[in-house]
Amino acid sequence: MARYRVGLETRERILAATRRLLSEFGIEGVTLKAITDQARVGAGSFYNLFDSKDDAVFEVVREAIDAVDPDPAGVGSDSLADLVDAFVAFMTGSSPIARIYLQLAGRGLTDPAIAARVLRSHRRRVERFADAWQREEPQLPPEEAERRAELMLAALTGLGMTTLMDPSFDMRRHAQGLLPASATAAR
Amino acid sequence: MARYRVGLETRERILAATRRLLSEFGIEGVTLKAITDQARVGAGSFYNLFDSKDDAVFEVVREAIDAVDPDPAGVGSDSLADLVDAFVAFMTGSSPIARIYLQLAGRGLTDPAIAARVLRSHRRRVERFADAWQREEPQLPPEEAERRAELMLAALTGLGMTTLMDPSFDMRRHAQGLLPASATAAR
DNA sequence: TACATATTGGAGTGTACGCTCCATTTCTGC
DNA sequence: GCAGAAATGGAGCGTACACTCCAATATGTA
Repeated sequence: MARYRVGLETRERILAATRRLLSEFGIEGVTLKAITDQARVGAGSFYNLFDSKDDAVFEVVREAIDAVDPDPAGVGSDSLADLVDAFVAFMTGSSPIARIYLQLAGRGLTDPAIAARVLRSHRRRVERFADAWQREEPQLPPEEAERRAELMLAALTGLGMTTLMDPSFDMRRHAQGLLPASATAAR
Repeated sequence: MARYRVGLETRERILAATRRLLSEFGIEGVTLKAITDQARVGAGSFYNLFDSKDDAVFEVVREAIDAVDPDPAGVGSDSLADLVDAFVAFMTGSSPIARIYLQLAGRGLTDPAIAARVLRSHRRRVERFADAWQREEPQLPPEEAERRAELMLAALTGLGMTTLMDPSFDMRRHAQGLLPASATAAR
């Protein structure tokens, strides 16, 4: 839709505003007026660039889901500790995306379309954690590795929720407790 | 507000409708019209019994938060396995309350008032899990017991989210993996 | 039975929302 | 520099929402 440079810039301003509102006030805090005020743009400009309000929201939401896996193409050379670190950094970092991701998971409880997307990215992540477990303990049966990966991610998600609600919560310390003794010792 | 029998019954019908809508369609699925249609009640009757729509919603929400702890008065004689079982049963049971509880946690990410409530009930639950760990392994330092309790609850919360999004997910089996070998063997 | 008060449904109100329309301005390739 | 297309702001539209108002009716009490 956008063909000229100014249009593309405006598009970015709108997405930035949507990102900010989404993380700070949640899905119901994102109104068209809020977006256009924040982006300093008229409604007409918005609809020149997006088909609907949800169009912009979904774009940000897609970002959020993908961002949990910082290296989707990675063939999987990361260690367990690296993966845990990356997850913790994502949750405790200043990016609004983490908040959006967890809110989204909550929304997935009632919206099947969102649930499907969230689950798909979840599965991918479980795979990567399972691979890392295998590398950590090569004698582990694949099934057991996957079981542990699932538990680890569940715990990280739960810790993430706590840390976003309670800024004084030390997620990194707690997350270290998820690593096997071998990985912890190696740090 | 309700003084006569019929009024109290209507109140219950309204709360049941709110509960159902909340769990099935999420917070944004709860409109006044939806509630009054579902409860087969006019708007006037609703406002005769509740101060606002949110009044009814919060009542249900309070239920949901409390329901995670089935025995709040329990001095803590439950075993770890019992507590895990109770949590799993709560999540996988047919009650809409579990869905509401997790949606609520998601909402807590942007609403400080809700975050405070959720965190408070979370802390209570961590205490109970920590006590159970102490009973399971009496030589455990209290700090370590609390650390493990926190991780366990985080994992249960994460598994709960997955299981609510993916009905084919076997939460019970995964949750068993959280128990120490001693508790598992004793089952 | 008679009275006071609680309960009822639903038409009506004000407001906030997503979105359209369009006259005006800005941009870019030639 | 010009022409044609893109970008812009904001007034205005239709709709859905939470909530009010009130006349009619049901309920409990003495």
